Amino acid sequence: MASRAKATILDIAREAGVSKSTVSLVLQGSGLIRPETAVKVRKAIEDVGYVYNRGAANLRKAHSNVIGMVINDLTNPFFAELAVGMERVFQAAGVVPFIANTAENPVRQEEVLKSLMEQGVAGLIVSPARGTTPGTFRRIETAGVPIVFTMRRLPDSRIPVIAPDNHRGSVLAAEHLIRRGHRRLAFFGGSSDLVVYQERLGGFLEACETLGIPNSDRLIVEGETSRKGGMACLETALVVPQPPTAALCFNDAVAFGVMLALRKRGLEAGADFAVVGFDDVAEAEHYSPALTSVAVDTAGLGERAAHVMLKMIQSRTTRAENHIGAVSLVVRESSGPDRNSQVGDAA
Amino acid sequence: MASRAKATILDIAREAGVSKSTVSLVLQGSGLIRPETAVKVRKAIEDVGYVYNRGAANLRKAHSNVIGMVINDLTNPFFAELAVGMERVFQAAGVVPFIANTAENPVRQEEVLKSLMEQGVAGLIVSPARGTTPGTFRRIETAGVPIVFTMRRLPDSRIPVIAPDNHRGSVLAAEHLIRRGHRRLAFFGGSSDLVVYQERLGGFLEACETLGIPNSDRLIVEGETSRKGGMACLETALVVPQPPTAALCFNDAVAFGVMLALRKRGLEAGADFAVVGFDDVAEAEHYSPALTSVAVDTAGLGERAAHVMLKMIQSRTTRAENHIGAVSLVVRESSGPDRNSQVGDAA
DNA sequence: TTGATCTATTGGAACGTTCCATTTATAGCG
DNA sequence: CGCTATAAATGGAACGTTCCAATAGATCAA
Repeated sequence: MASRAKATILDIAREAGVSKSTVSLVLQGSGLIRPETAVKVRKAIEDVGYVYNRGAANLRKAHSNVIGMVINDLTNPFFAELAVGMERVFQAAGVVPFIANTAENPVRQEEVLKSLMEQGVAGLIVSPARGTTPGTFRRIETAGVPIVFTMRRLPDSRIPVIAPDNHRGSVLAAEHLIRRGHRRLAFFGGSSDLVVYQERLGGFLEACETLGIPNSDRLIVEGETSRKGGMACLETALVVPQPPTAALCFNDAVAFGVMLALRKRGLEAGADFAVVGFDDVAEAEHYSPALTSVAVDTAGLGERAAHVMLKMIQSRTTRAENHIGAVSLVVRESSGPDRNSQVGDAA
Repeated sequence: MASRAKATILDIAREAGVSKSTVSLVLQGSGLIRPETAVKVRKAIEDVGYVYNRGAANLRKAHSNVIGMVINDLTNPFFAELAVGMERVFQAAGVVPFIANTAENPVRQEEVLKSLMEQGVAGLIVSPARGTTPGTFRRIETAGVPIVFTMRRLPDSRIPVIAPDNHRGSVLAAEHLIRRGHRRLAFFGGSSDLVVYQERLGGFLEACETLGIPNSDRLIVEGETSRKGGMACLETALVVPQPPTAALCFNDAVAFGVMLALRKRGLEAGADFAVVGFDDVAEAEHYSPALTSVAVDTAGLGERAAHVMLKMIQSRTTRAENHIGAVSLVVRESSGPDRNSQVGDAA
């Protein structure tokens, strides 16, 4: 069975007794076709088991209907949530997003981008891998294919970015911890080659400055942005002479790691050590204790990125405004007051 | 800037002073070309910022180099792990996998499949959405495009399946619980319209049968295959007259939900109630308490699926053997002995 | 009737590749 | 030198679509 030579528009034309042009018009839903003819053609399409060849079509058409989503870590549920938001918007616009994973590997990223370009994507939404070389997106830009960065950005680039207000998020989180009486604070996870890291750490430091936490009472531990990284950070932090009593984590994955490490030591997040995450993934709410985290409206960011992309495609431009999404602190159980402090500030 | 008309193979030919055929040969790495010529051509390619048009090429070539991965729930980290295994294999074969999410929605799935087919994929690896209609893959099969199911299968279909030995996994897990002294067992999560569910539940029931757990001491609670679903299952289970003391969960997500619900009630998984998961996602090991789970060698299954797909493409067939992967029980902390039982069986 | 206008349909030339059949250049041999 | 064998490069047709300009058939106004 199977494998009779693929049916084309010409086979349909023959079957339906019309010309290939007519079939093409029907396929595009043109109003120029007499309804009865359209019906006849559509029946023929069914009968021969035709599948549209978009590659051939794109040879003549200006733009394709696929956009590429290039993600640095698909195993982080955050990106899955982001993708869901995008898909909602794209689906409504008749655009199909293809997702490709770079696994935080710049070489793989180059391959994936090349492949997507060859496929003739109409646009690219990218969360660039760590260590992306500045030139990576040059040629894509000059090819006139619109790019939008989400979450992450490149230091020098003029490519539009859709990201949360990282600085403000950290300020909110740090202020919260300080108001709860904590005086020795840590910032856990991430590494300084990420612009996002600098923003999040920057907000943390600013809040410390403003509210009078001296430099000597701040501890900064870089680490992998994963559970494992978070566990390592806590271990590191607890061996210093005057350990912190609270930590703002680079993201929720790190925060979960910190909470696990606490549990392993018989300590409880919230009661013995305050933990605040960043991103507010779905899991944060259901964790135990529930994680206080900076909510970034993940799906909303995804939708926004998709909208910006659609607008860029439509207006044939490769430029667009950045968009910094509002953030808010969701206080849950993991960020209790300092045990030795008098300051109440109950939830 | 940008947007000078896209360079084609002809532009390169002119630039390098050769014919388009020569350029094409170079592009394909043919050995028929004099090395110096190849160098000259490659330089021209760089100079004009050429991007290969795979759509045009596929018009002539038999097969494309993209395969589609259609996943029912991208937010489940299990599938991300599966994808990672596949990507390893495909990358080595010069094949690019595009991932598309169906979010467990059959309609969306149809759209996604259509799009992938139009794009001219060489093959499809699918974890079908719940409620997939039997006819969905008929036309794809008759179009001669190879399909491999992973994890899930359709009741009647002859499409090859790569999946773990669900039955055996459940037997192992249930036997473990019974040997730890548990006598009232539950099976949590999933629903009977999934073939996987029947397999996993079947193994559970068989072990109960074999080891003398009477029907009246088994509790089966269907539910969503998510954390939330797991929480609901536990609530349901604890209100029956003689509640179970242990549960095998449909997957790890459900198990995590059960553990959270236990914690909310002041109970501890492992000590007060035994929990076993299925899939052994990375998180299981790092959870607290660490989750006992049936390991299915996720990445290995992904690799296997990719290999089978490559072989099918190569041999131009739409048929292949099923592959049932070995499973093993990873005993951790969440499955402690029944408190009222004398049976020791320490870890 | 003729010509203009409109509607529905059509043929043919692109689009950017690959691949086959040729052509041209180079070398090898008696 | 002429011949064949080999290596390197080439032109043209084909792939399945879109789009433009053209056509055929109605309808309408004068």
